[in-house]
Amino acid sequence: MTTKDRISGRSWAGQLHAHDRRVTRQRLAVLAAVESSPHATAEAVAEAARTELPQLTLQSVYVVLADLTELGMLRRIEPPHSPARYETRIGDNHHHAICTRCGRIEDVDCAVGHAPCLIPSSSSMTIAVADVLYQGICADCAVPAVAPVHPTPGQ
Amino acid sequence: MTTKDRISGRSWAGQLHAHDRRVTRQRLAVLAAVESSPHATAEAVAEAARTELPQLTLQSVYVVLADLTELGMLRRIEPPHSPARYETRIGDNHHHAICTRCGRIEDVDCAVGHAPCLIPSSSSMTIAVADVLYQGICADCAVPAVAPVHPTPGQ
DNA sequence: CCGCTATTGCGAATTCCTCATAATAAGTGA
DNA sequence: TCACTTATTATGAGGAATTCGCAATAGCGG
Repeated sequence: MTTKDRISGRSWAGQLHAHDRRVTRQRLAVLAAVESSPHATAEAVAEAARTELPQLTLQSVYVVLADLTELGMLRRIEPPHSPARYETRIGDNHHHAICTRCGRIEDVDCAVGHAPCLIPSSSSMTIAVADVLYQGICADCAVPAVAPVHPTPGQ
Repeated sequence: MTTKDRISGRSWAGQLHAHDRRVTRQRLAVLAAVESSPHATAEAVAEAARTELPQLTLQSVYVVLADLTELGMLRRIEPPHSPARYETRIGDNHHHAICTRCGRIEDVDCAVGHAPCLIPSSSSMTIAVADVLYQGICADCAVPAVAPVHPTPGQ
């Protein structure tokens, strides 16, 4: 019996087992890094994970992130003009708001609460998921009332 | 004098003027190419535009697309695992459905009809636009019950 | 028509991500 | 526990999409 009795760690190990994946230190470090810093880029995840596992390479992080995303243990967000970001919140059906000025990403709970939260009327597709991306100005960026470089008429 | 005399062409010249942009053949060719093939990638746009302007380079297309997108004359879509795509439909507030199997993109009219069509409840941001990305299986890909990897429409 | 300067063409560079292969380590049974 | 088998990681190269810097070109007002 090791010291890995932490609840979240056990849960992840169980999920990895359920997907026939080995429970490696790298995967756990990546999962912990993504959970501790939501919406982190692959590079940020690697940096965070290296506090536990200093020799972890960026390429390995990419491999692990891609694999875990495909398994459904992670969710991948691709904001415009930004590298992909990852998060562990996958059970609920929440969306994201990105500040077009500073690039910050916030979670936004879905009004409906289950996926897909919106059903398009005119489509020949069978919809599986509906991702909503809100774009706006966050509270911090809205404060300085001086010199908005790009006037964005709200409306 | 092919499509350039049409209302939309004239309108584009006017829009360019309104934004203090010169009305160049390249910009008109790019706009025409994007309109004639919606959801086209930058490379596809360049290819289409080269039927009118053979020496147009891909890099120039990128510059023009980025500029026109910033002006608001074009809309840029960034599907996961796919290069960016562009479209001229910007007046209405419509969304997109992408087939996760073949990658095809369809337009989906917004149920509400005006932007932003959804207001998040828990956010400190001032929302300007809400983009919805539906992911699912399109009609063509859903038909073949076997061999899901490569669609075999030959029959 | 002339000239100013925005725009394009061109080549290279950058960023983000993936592939190929060898080394490593996790899980398994004796 | 030990060796074995095979998934997983490290490493470096490679690739696709996009941007940058600078010189040549061409809109457009005078």
